[in-house]
Amino acid sequence: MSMDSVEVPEVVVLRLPLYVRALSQLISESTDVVSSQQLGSLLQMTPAQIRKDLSYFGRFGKQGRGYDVRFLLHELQEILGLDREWRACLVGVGRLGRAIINYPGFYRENFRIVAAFDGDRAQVGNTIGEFNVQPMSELSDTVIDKKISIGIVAVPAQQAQNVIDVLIDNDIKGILNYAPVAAKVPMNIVVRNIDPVLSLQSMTFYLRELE
Amino acid sequence: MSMDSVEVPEVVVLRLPLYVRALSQLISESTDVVSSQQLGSLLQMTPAQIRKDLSYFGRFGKQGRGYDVRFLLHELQEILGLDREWRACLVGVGRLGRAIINYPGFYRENFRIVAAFDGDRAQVGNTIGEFNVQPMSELSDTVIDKKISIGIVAVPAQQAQNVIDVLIDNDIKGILNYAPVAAKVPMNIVVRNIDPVLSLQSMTFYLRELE
DNA sequence: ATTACTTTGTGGCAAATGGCACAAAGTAAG
DNA sequence: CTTACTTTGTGCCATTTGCCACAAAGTAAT
Repeated sequence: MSMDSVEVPEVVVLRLPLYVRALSQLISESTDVVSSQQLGSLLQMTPAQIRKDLSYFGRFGKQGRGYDVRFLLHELQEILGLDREWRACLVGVGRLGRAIINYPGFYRENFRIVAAFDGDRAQVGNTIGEFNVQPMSELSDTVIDKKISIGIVAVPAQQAQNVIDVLIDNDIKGILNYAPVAAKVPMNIVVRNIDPVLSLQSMTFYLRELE
Repeated sequence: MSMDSVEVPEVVVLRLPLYVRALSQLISESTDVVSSQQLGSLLQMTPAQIRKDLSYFGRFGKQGRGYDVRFLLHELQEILGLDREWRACLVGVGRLGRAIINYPGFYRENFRIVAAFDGDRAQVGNTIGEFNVQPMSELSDTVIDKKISIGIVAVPAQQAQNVIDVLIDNDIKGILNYAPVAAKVPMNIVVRNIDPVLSLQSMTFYLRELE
């Protein structure tokens, strides 16, 4: 039963999607069975780490053989809650927001953007992709009507915390934050930040030494 | 002093850009001096961690007072190599690539995209933003001519590793990878992955338990 | 059946990371 | 100058994370 008597470390949870992705790829290559060794070389990590990570959730492999690809994929999807559809709303339909709406990667993985909001009156009413841009005042009702649990924040830094507060007030439980700010949220809210500039700024520390 | 006889942990380097950002914000609010306490509450981390992180590089604060905001910002920018311009090329000018080119956030922080490539003949020659889309065959010369040190990968998963190999063959030292793959690179190459889907897929693990 | 492999799951150690708590140094005010 | 307060930089310990290495279990081939 895999017990959550021992809490699963967050680092482990962060790695599970990597396994999901690798397994999906293996299926598309018609591979039926895979060892932690092989998975490790695909993902550039040690086989021991993969086995240890999986062991937090159960025993999925067979000694002398490895893991059944389809079975393990299915189990991991269930663990992560990926065996269902997740609905999200977008806040901010500037250039970045539009790119996010048109990005097909979310849809493919069962994440649906089902509403778009903007605080700027000038944007409200515009049609982007399939939907109308709604004013923030409609967020409350729409989140309930459309059963939205995730908010995607794509507004300028200055407005981000305010938008995040509104989302949380309306019972949003997860936030994908594209704004360059450290969001302040209560402990029960899950935040993931997407910030390419931060990534580059830590990269240059290492490049600097090479020239 | 502060010796790099002790190697700086990568986690520390990853946090430095957060400090840079917070300090920039403080300057825009005309704050002259800040304590690790205050910085910590801005960034949601313990004051001790901030002080420890900074201590890898020197002694920047004054007891009983705190840190001079401008001075610390300047020092950190120098440490990270942000006191200069960095040139990057983009590979892949599909929807995602176009969004990246038009994103003003890189430019503002002194990262310049100075060339765009695509492996698809149909894209070559098109004008996007300010530049022509070049064929991959021109990458080699352009990287040298324009002194490009960073490659931004925005091609479909299938082509990503191939593109990354080409970049590395042409002496690119850092890769910002938007493709959903685990890039295989030699140890001296710095990779940063941007992958919103992975972020969502680990988020749902925690949301699942709330319903 | 036996031998030689392969591979998992995990106990336990080693290394990395986080942060407490305190001396040292500074500020502020009488 | 003294007292009360603030804040840094860091020694040190607790916690977290990574992974080695091995028993147990399975495969494969003779």
